[in-house]
Amino acid sequence: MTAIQRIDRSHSRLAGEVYDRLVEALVQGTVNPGDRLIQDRLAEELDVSRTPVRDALLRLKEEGVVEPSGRRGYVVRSLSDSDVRDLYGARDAVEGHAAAIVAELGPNALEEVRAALAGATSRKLRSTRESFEANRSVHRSIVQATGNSYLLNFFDAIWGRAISALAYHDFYVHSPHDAFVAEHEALIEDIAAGDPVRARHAMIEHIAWGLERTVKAAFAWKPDTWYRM
Amino acid sequence: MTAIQRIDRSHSRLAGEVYDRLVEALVQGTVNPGDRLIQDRLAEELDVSRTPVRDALLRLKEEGVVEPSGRRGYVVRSLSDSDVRDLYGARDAVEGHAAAIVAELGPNALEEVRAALAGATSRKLRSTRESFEANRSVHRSIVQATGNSYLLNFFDAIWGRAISALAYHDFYVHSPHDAFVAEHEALIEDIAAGDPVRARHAMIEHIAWGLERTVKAAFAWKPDTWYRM
DNA sequence: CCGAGAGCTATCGTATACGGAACGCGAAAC
DNA sequence: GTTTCGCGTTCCGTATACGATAGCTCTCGG
Repeated sequence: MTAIQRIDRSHSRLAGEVYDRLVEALVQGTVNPGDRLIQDRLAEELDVSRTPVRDALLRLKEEGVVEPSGRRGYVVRSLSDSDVRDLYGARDAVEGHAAAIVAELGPNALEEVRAALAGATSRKLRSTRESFEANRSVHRSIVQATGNSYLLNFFDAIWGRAISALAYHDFYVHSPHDAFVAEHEALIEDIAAGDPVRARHAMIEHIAWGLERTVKAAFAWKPDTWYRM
Repeated sequence: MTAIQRIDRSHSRLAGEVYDRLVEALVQGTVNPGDRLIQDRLAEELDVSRTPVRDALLRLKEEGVVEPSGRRGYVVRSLSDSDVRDLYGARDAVEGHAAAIVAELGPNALEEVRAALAGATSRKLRSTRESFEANRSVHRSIVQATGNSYLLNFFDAIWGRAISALAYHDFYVHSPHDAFVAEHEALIEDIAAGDPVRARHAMIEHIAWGLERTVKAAFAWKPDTWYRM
């Protein structure tokens, strides 16, 4: 847990910098679920005072990534079965509704989404990480197309939370490049048809398929955390 | 802005206490959109140090209730037209999906909801505030019935945000007691039918109706902030 | 009379200091 | 051998101190 990147003091918001470092460490697996995060220790390691560290931890707590553990520091939460189920249920709600709204907005609204898909897949998706980020950016563009900042916030909350526990801890299996493109093009077509009910349904199917194909497969390795639909 | 309640020092989390006081002040209209919140000033007024005040403000910022204004303190955000539209769009997503899920869970899941409705309307709803809280508690119980903690978080985020700006600033017009009960019983019936599509539709209609009936009517007094669908 | 620049003030973010509570461990009692 | 009680350590929340900077004001030159 020593390999956390040092802080760039030139930034104006030290607390934000600490937050970024912690998320990065979560993402790279330098810090894992169950780990204790001690303010003093982190402060020394990052060579800042406890104040910005505290701010960052408070923010992570707000986001549900860590939780206070009595007087023994903050602990990185791990995703339980029910967390995964809830997370995907929340995705259905947010992204399903976004799809329905975008369908009603007409074809122009999908321009950005198509651009996002093109951008995300302009190069081959080689690593799990690239695949995850591409997926996130396409889905995010759909929510963004609604123009609803609350929905976008919720989307980010879900994906920010998921990233720390699912994405880079071997829970995420990426599709072949062509399959990725095809699946998302099909989704976009369903939305483009202009029928909100069909769009929502397509999105929820798409999400369920991803859950089945990636997360569930990953959880199969660890029977005690198997995800049950 | 002087009438903020003093702090009860017996609590262990002073920051949470400060947060509660601020929300209370927002709710009661002691603090209004556009007001500046100065850490030093609040600290002195509440007779605590700046640290817990800072924590509370950071949390409110995270929730989108206040925003930093350069070096001139935090400012309470006001809801623009588009905020209201987004807020209600987010309600559709969260509560509509909750209704669909609950419909699929079968009749037992609605027990708590019926209890919430009965509890909320056991006495006459006289004030705007009582009416608002009753409405919130019924709707919240529906989301709670899904058992999805993320959806519930989102619900609270929406209603916590809304409360500060809509509920008690004359934007909320309450229904007569009997109408309130009848409307919500009808909603529950639609969910109880067990068809997720119908349940979602009923919920979204119910929300739209509330928007029309209460918020829109209120906004009509202030042409410059009129809400456009 | 008005605009630009300097200096001042307000206010924040960060650093440091302090006191107290939870947890763990060891000793004592049963 | 086991359980309970007390003490020390750890770690946090809160208080206070310090330095930086954005925005305001005031002045001076055009």
